[in-house]
Amino acid sequence: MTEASATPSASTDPWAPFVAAVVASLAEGFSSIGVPSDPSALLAQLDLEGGPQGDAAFPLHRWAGPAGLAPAVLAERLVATLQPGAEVSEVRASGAYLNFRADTVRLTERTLRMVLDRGARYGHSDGVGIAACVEHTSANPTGPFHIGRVRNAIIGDTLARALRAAGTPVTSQYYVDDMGRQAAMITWIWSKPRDEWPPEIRAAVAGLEVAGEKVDTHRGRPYPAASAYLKAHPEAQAEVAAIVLQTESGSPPPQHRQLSQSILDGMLQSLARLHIEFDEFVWESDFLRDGSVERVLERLHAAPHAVHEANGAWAIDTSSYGLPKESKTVVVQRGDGTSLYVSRDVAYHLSKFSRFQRVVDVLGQDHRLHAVTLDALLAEIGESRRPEFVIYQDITVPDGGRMSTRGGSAVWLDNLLAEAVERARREVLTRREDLGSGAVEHIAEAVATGAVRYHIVRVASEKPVVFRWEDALSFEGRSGPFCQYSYVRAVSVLRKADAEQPPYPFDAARLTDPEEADLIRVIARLPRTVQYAARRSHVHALAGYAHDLADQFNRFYHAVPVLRSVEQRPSRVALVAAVRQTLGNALDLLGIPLLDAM
RNA sequence: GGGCGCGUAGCCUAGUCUGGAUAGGGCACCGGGUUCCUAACCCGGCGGUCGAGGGUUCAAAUCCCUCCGCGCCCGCCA
Repeated sequence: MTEASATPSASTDPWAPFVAAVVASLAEGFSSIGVPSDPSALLAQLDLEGGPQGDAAFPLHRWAGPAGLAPAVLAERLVATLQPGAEVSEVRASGAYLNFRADTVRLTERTLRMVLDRGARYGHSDGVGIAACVEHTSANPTGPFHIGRVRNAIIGDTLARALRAAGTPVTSQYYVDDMGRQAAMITWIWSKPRDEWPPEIRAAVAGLEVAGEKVDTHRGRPYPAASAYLKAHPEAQAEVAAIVLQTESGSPPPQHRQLSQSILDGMLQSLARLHIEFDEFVWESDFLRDGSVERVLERLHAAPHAVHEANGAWAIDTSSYGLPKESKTVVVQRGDGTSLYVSRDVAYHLSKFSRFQRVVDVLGQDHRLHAVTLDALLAEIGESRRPEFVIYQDITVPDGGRMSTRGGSAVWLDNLLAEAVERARREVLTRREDLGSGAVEHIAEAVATGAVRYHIVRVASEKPVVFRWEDALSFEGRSGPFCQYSYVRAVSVLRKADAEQPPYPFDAARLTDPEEADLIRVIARLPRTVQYAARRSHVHALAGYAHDLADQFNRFYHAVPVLRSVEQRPSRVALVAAVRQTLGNALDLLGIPLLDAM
């Protein structure tokens, strides 16, 4: 039911002809007993969840009134007029419901053919002529990547993949903040020779530095101590403020951007292990340099609710935009003429609108008010377009504390991955004594990163996640490794099927065992799931799908012999090939590595 | 205090947009399964006042109201 309203297309969705046939048959049935019906309303009510009752269920309560009949009576009356056809093998009345069963041979024929023909494109749909931008991650380059922010990166990267598969060309963007106090603080500390560092800061890094350590680890280490030092030393704060001002005026200290870039490079190395990469990096200072911030400020000065404060600052009264009353006045320009983050963000969004029809921002819930403010400012300057916000809740630690970058007990992504790889390595070694160390490391890395990505993407973004090692690095049940393992099984069967080769000819009539029929039905669901995930930005649906498919394949695997069967063998091998392709495509959408052995 | 989000078995979670049949999974726990294609697996069992209360409806986890609990935000920070 949930995924039913995604637009089905017969060329990319194996379920589409069956759904169309059911709707047409219902329309005809209603018409034959003189009850008006609208196909889109019929489709909206159709429940495509599937189950023992059938592949599509249709509740009749809503039509009972217009028909002047009790629902169950209407069901009996309708079922008498409906004939099974090529797509629909069975129609049954059950209480107030009509249950439709798809013709398994027909569905199997179409699904396997589509999967084997389309290959890596199976699950993907044709474009609709819209270009999208997904901005995600955008963590300030002040130190190692923190696991609190990794949820943003995983949701954003998966959404970008899902949108691409759904036919929308996507540009992923990382917005790099080189304008604020945080970046200035990095420049402040690192542009000084080490012996000019305040003793407190020197003490904080003493003995911790290791030769060859990652640049983000190295450059980020003094940051917490520097932050604390600055709070207590106004004269040092003034130095940082001077750097902010230089940056604002377009002449930052020479090493400013290079420092940000080097830390960013280290952070990106960590993200790359999770197969998260970006199409573009957008530097905040660019919008100052090209004058677009100035133009935004001019438009804000002339905005309907602009307020010119006594000290020269400019603000916008946003009380008519539903903002909390304590924050109804948003300052957009300081008294000294410098800009603020929100104003620069308006300029950034105008630049996005000029290139993309769909603009998506992935934001932590702490940025919710910022999102509302941004909308209000866009309205104030007469811009009618708006970004879509995908808001996710924080990842917290078990004692309830928020995983803050400022905390001393921070958990870095690098630590998480190191621990994950170590656990995965132990797991591989207990199962496979025959492998060389290179193979072990390769598998451990893939299993570890798959486990981490899956664990974080599996939960709906609006739900909080409590971080526990034993859950995050689970390799069983609903996990990334479970899906990877199922994929490996399919690969393994195909490797041993010497007699059968692509394009894997098959006879759909030989694939009618219950486990085969069920498996086909899950395989056929990928395109619909991708559409749903992209349209609703519910990337966790892809994680659920990958598990469902792996799960059903395992049931099939245990119930039905493939290589040891005789007449069915070629067809079953083709089915396994379709599973490998479909599960592989689903894992690609999730950014989870594929393995051919575990 | 105000705004926003969340609340589903011991733990985690799907379903909530667009109300429909006995609320799907996973972990843990209990009982089975490997001379056979990788047991990171499979089969069976146990476990639910869908936070509480009211309302709307033929029908409510889903919509409306009130309340409770948890989280986040409410800077001339980003």
